[in-house]
Amino acid sequence: MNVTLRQLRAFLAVHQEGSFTKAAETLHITQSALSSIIKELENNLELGLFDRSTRKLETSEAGRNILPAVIRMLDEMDTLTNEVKGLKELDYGKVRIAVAQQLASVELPRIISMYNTMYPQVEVSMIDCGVEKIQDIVSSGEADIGIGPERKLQTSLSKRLIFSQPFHLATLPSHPIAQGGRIRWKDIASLELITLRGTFTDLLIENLMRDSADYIIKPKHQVNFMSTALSMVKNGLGVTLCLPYAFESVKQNELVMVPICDPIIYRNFYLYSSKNREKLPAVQKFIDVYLKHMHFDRALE
Amino acid sequence: MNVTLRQLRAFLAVHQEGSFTKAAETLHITQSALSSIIKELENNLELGLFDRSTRKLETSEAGRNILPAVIRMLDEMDTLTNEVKGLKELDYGKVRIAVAQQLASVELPRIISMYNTMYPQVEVSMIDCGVEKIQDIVSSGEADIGIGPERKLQTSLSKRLIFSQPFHLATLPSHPIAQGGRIRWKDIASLELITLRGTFTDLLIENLMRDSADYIIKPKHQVNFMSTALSMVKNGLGVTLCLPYAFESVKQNELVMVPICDPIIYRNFYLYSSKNREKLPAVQKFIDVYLKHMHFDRALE
DNA sequence: AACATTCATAAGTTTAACCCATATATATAT
DNA sequence: ATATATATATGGGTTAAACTTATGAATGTT
Repeated sequence: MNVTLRQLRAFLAVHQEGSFTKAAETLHITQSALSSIIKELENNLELGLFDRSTRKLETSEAGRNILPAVIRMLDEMDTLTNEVKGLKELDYGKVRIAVAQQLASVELPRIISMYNTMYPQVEVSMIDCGVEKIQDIVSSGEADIGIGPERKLQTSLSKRLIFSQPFHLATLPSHPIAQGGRIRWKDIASLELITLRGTFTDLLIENLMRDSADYIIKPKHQVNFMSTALSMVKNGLGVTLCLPYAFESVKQNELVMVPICDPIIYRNFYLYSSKNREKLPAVQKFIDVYLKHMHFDRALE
Repeated sequence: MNVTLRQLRAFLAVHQEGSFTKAAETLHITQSALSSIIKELENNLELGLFDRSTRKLETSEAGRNILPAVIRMLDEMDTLTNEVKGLKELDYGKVRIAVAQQLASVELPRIISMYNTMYPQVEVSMIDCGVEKIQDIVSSGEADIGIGPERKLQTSLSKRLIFSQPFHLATLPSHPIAQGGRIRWKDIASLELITLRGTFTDLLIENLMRDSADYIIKPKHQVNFMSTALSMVKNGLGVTLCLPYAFESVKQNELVMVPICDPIIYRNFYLYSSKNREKLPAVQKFIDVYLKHMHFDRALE
């Protein structure tokens, strides 16, 4: 017994039109074709669905009995196609974003809000996490995309540059270097430097030329979180390296940022996503919106 | 967009097996065929359903999204086929019987009860009505079958003889003719006869030979209901014609039935059903049971 | 680096779906 | 009764779809 949707649709059409000929027209097939489709359905079900002569047609008792199930069936199909349409038209779906905790409060809330207005049916959730967890969360499927600084790329993921920011020095406004407008890497050697433990600093050392790296390689203090570093700076314990995206935090601590030059070193931020997994339209669209409305400058790769 | 059940079944199989190759085996098609079925489904939906390489396969976000709808859909199909199976296996359906009120209390309750035991899921309902309404009720579709005495057959109906009964005379046990064991038509002429108005008597007149008919053509009383006639007989107002199926009523009135001979005239009872409408298996089976377990003798057509 | 496994693709064949023409049946009109 | 118009059924031939076999391409494993 292999009942097809085509057969069910034909059955319903004949029932509704009360005629093979008319039903064939609405189905845009010949009466002959319809005749054999119904015949086939009746053979499949081993049940007569219409009491018909050449002059009269009515749906049989058995036909009336299965009618509700047939209608449910075809409705279910409509539901499915609507759902698919929804997925494609972005009034349905989910976007889950893993983002470095430091970045979570900066641009994303504004953009998520904007996206929500454009596609109110799409649910957007943000997973703020440690920088080092971003790739894991994306590759495990917990998040659709991840946003964070450059890191060694896992093989299952692909990355896309979203913005680059030059390193700054955060310092008390009263400090002499706050007056110069900018500072050179080699000048940092003479300051009491507070650095972050881990990849943030390690990567920078790799980026810097050998001699420049020396200037930061022996800091006065090493801490784990940027918030701690800024707090220490505020209390006169030294200066720390930071990036423009942390502007709000810096301001809240009543500090200023001074760009570091010679050379200008950029820290890249990427959008991570799974190489294999196909993105939902809702997700793809979120990426588009994010890239378009992000205020940070994008810079060299 | 023409999504087929085959495609959905293929989708589900691949999701469940986590592999095209294995799913193809369970579907009893080649991997190649399955590959193109899925491809076609994805084209139809314009949506990637699996993230696949040659070494890894997982259901995509979009695939997981439509999965519940697909399962509902296929479940609905199962429901339909089960319903059809039920219709055929007689654990589902309805039997509606139009029956002459006089017959309703005689054999049918016993047979309906028996049928209920055999097919408990089938709902049997009896419409007891006037004899003249039986054919109308069947041809209008209110009832599946009708049971009643011979009448002019409507063109949309077909009839089938179920039993025949010879005419009797109902009389007080004290009456002289009650002693004889039987009576001839021409002997009726000398009695005070009570007849029923309408077809019951008219048909009899047609059945009788011309001269015999004269004996009943001028009755002493004419009434509309058999119950009235019997009541009158009980009160000594005369005798009346009746048939064996009314045995219970006759007994309740403390009367006896005397067969009428010379000639023995039979009244035929038929089962009426629609010529065009296909009978539900439940209905067809009821007819079989009825004919088999009916106690009345069947006689000549 | 070679291999085994898995999905995709191409070519050819079988199956089924469809249209056209025509037969058959029946309600309505003559 | 008979003819007519209208509706479904059927048979033949064509087109399109579905399937199988064979092969190719990609990738994790040894």
